[in-house]
Amino acid sequence: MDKKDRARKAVSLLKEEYPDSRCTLDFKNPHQLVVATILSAQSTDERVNMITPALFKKYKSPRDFAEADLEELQENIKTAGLYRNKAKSIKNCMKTVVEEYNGKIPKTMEELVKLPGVGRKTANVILGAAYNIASGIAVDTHVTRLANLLNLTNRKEAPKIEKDLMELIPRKDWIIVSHLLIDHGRKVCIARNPRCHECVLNKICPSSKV
DNA sequence: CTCCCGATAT
DNA sequence: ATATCAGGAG
Repeated sequence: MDKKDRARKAVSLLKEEYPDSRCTLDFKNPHQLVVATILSAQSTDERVNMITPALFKKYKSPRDFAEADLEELQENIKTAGLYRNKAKSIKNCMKTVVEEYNGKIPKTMEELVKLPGVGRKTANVILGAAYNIASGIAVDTHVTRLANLLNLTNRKEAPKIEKDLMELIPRKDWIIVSHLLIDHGRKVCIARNPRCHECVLNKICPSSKV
């Protein structure tokens, strides 16, 4: 089985396993998703979702975040980790959104990655989850790990992995594939202890220990 | 490449 | 004790 067959088979099997796979960050509008996604760096969605209800009650608009007191914002997001960088990113990002985009989150990759604290991964999440636009594939730690284990790529750099996956997977699956790999990375193909015996991909995975 | 960083599971 | 968690900037 070549890489393209393996990639498409994996997507097919994971769709059966996780029929409701989707973004697990809680948000009600695009700017909330931007904030939640910035917060999710090197943290879990579960932890971010514990913070955001109070955060979004306190800061209701992009302007509220743009005008936030930095130290106060830091305290409000502390438990997500990397809190000084994230507070600065959120404030500067929303400042740019207010000043350059009239408070609306842009809908193109080119514009999104210019926002402070927003890289390709975050931009892909926003485009996919908020606007249903498949501009690329969101590559996070789980996607990096599983794509390598499945030998869909042999690169460690996120942009290279994204390019490799985009060549193997049809565009209609670009948004869902990240969610599928992340769900599977959390529940079965766990970083520290992969449960190959329980894995629906163990027949096609070159790294399977079964 | 390093740094940023608290919470959780092992 | 240590690895890991929907990364991005310098």
